[in-house]
Amino acid sequence: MQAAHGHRTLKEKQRQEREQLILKTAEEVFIANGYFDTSIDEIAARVGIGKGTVYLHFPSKEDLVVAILTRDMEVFLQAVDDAVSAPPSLTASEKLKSILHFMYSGFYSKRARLLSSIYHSPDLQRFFMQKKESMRELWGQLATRIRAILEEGKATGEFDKGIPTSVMLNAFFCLQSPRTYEALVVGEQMSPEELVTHLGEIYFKGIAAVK
Amino acid sequence: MQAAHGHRTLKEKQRQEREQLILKTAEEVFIANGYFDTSIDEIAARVGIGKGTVYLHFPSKEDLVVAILTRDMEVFLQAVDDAVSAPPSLTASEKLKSILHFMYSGFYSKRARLLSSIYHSPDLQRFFMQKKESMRELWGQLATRIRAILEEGKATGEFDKGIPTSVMLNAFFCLQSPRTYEALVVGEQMSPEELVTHLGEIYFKGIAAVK
Amino acid sequence: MQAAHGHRTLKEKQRQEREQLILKTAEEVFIANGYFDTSIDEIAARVGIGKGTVYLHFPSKEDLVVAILTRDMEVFLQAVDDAVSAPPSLTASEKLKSILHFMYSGFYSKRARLLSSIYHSPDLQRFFMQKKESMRELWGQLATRIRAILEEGKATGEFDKGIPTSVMLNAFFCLQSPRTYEALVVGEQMSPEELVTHLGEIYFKGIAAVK
Amino acid sequence: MQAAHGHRTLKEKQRQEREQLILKTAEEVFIANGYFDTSIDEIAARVGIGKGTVYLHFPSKEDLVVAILTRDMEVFLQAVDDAVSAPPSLTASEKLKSILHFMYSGFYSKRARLLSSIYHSPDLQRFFMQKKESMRELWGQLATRIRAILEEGKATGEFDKGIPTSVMLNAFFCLQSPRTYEALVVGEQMSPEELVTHLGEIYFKGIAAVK
DNA sequence: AATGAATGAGATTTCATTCAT
DNA sequence: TATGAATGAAATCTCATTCAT
Repeated sequence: MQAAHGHRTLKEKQRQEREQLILKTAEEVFIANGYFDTSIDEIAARVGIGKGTVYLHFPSKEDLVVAILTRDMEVFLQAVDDAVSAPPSLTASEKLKSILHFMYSGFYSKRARLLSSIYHSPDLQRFFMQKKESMRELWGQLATRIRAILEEGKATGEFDKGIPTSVMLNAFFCLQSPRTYEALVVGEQMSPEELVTHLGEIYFKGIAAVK
Repeated sequence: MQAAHGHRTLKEKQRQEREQLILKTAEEVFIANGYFDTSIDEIAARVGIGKGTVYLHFPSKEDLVVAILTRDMEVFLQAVDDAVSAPPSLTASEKLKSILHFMYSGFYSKRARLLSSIYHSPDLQRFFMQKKESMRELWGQLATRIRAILEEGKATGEFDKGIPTSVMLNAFFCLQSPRTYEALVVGEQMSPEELVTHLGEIYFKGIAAVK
Repeated sequence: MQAAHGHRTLKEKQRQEREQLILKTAEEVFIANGYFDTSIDEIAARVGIGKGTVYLHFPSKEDLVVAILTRDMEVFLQAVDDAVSAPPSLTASEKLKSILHFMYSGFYSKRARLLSSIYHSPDLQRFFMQKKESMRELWGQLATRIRAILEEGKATGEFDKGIPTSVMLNAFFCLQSPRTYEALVVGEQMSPEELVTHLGEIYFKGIAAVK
Repeated sequence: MQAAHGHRTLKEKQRQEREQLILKTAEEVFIANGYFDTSIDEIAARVGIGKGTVYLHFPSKEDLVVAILTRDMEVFLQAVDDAVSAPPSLTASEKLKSILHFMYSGFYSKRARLLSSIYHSPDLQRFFMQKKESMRELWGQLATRIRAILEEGKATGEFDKGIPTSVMLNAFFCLQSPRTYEALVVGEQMSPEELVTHLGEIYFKGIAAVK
């Protein structure tokens, strides 16, 4: 019994490990080549498995990307939740800064680039948002949380009440353009910390309440 | 001879008119469906010409998009040049504001969406920037001019010297995300004027020199 | 004008000729290898054209077969109509005999084998009848006509009123089994005329009214 | 030793039981979905065993079908043998009628449909008959026995000597078209007994010697 | 012995591009 | 010059079969 269970657990563990490996590799390839220029064949080859094995884990190319995006989004959502539920002594700015910081240091540089790619690419937006209910939902949750922080900042007098929250929200998401990351961190060797500091400076000064 | 010449001129004129029509139509279709979901067939059908005729003007689908982008970029560049060469009485902020205004009202809403799409889509960036020398050049010129205005603003004490110009530059380009346009102007019915006002408020307050 | 028209006519003629060639070749290959073991690639290769060209004429493999079957069925239906609308001096038996004769001599041996294949193969019945409305309709028309002749024969006292018409109908279709053709004409070198004579003998004696 | 032997016997018995279960289930699935639309996966799932286990019993999908067909054919052959070796007081017609009756009531409705499917489907004929020596042999034996009865009938003056035995034979097999069964028993709710009566009426009147 | 994860050949289908008319 | 029929590379996805556990 125990053995059988242990066996099943081992298999399941291996299965999940492989699934994670596929997700990881696929993400890299998608980021490197873009969605349309990436073939399942290439992903399989890079993982070192057969084409059919990918389909054993993900029923279609679309589903594979959705799985990657969902995973990324959930991690990001968790970071946002952590920020939101931080001790109330944290100001709205500090919460947003911590989100931004999380995005650029570690998470962004490694795994969220595809996420941002999709967000900023009208091509792929059309492709996924319109098809996958689940993705729209997650985006919605994300936006709701950030929006709440922005409203909170307005209420406490930190942020400028004259600027619509939806504009602030969009501007916040724009700070995380993969293009910016590419140009400054990859291209000009700026450290993510420095980048996030400066972007934050612009953004938070920009939305600050006028005294 | 004269007749022949006149004939050739007429033909040439017709040719150019048709080329413009192809560019205009193609731009619309590319914006509506995205690059990968647009077929040459569809463009030709919409223009009302044969598929082969498109190839008579543009050697490939790629080149067609590059031509569209180039045209858009040249128009944009001209607007930037107008701002730059404005009477020196205009401050750097005022110059950038006028560029932003040009972008969103009229130009952006009509023709620059593809341009911005490409700028913000890693998929297409890779596709075009890496392949087409000419496009990199134009981007370079554009960046150089905006950068000059930003430096000028720093010199006159308008802008914060502590923020690297390259960060300011990227943030400026981010203001023009097609996603923002889509979400706020198309989605929430905000007027382009209002949007540009609020975005400008954030950006210019954000990069303003600290007093 | 005339020229243009002539031109279009020529093109159209060539197009139709090619389409017929595809139909003819495809029919042969389908009969030789069966539906599932025939690939579009093979058909194209046999016609001596590219794979895509087949799709230019028929949007899918399924549609290609439906086109073949429809054509065959229409020809067969015409033969049945000719028999039905024959001078009333012809008895019901004579009409059915002429249909049987048409089926086996000429038409059947060349083009109706796929038709009969489908009719007698449960695999393909399921595949096509359930999907293609148009095919069910044609079968229905065919059955209706034969049924009418059978009823007529019963009315005139030629055929046995004790046997349900639907049984007679099914038995009639069974006379045309491709298996029978294969076994006797191809296998045992019996002439189609001889075969049809003997089958008719069995069938018409079998359904004859008892005296 | 004895124990080991008993063990082996038990195992063997279980093995055979499972094999029969696979055959039975596979037959059902093949009849329901057709040969090409049935996957080994589905059969295994329905039996409740792993895919690999099916391959432990049958080296290929093809062999599995051949095993089913062979079993069906052997049962059928036995029925024919019983008819052939019946007391000589039975006329040839009576023997054939009993075969027909056996076919339609009980055997046919339950298990012989795949057999008939194959017989009447050129697709599958090609597939199996040409490949599997064993199947051709069994068909041959079957045909030989029926043929013998037909010849006997001719000799005793029951059947028409003018009709070639091979035509009679084919017509006899045609009586058992799955299409007929489908259309009349399944479709029109005719009882198998009624159907076989009417078909027999046609056939035996049809091949009867002319008086 | 039994399993089912892994495989990869092969099928259908799309569409940018070419070229004869 | 303008056309669109023809092409075929390449992509996604299926499933019979193998084999390590």
